[in-house]
Amino acid sequence: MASYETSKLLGQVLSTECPSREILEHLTNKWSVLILRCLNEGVHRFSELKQRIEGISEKMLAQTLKILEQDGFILRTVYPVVPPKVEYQLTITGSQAAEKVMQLINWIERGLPEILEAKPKIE
Amino acid sequence: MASYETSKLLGQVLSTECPSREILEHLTNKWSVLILRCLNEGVHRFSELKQRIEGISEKMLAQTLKILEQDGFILRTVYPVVPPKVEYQLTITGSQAAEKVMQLINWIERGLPEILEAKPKIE
DNA sequence: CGGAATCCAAGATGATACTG
DNA sequence: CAGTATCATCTTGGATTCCG
Repeated sequence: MASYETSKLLGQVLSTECPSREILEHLTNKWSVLILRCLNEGVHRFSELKQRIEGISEKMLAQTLKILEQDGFILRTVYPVVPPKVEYQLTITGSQAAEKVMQLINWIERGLPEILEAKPKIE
Repeated sequence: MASYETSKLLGQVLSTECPSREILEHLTNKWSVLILRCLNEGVHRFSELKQRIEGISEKMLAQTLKILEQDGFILRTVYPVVPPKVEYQLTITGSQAAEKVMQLINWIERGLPEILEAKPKIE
């Protein structure tokens, strides 16, 4: 009954064909989650993000921001001043995504002792 | 006031030193999220996971399962039969983590049309 | 300041073949 | 069946340099 197109959408993230798979990978990307965490607190400049997210390089920051911008999760605002000033903030959908990501992050940060405790000792 | 050790824990995921950073990366890993999604539905065998998660290789499946097992999120049960039978299931903390991940996945799958709609056309 | 471009090392990933 | 081992590849990531 389901057409090929329909089945691709129903396949969801477990299907390589479904667009949701790519969205999920972008959002759960190593640096994306940390960027979403920062922007969830408010507007940030490029240099601010670089400072707050320990260990990120300019290249990966710029690259990841671009992907999230293309996905419509981040709004990039350029101010025509010298020196340049660029601000990043979450869009509506970006806020919704960040909210879900934050729940995972908060669970980890708050439950860290229990999580580390539950780790099997013998590896 | 805060000692070095304390500040590391307070630094949370934004700090490279905090253990939560690694936990977060393991959980938001490309294949981890899909594995968690499957196991959230119940116990699965190795071959079942391989079939359900389209595009995953045996190597990455085995490797990712091992990481999640070492983190205490997955329980691996080996049955001493021929041919071999191995089952994977979530632990308590694994279920909690999967729950958070599922909220993100469900949001993406359900809101996919709106998400794709919100994507900027000019790139 | 906020990148873009380039180069290169390192690690992640995939396909295949093999084993208990 | 459930992996492991090996090799080839492909992406990631970092350092550097340059520019508006």
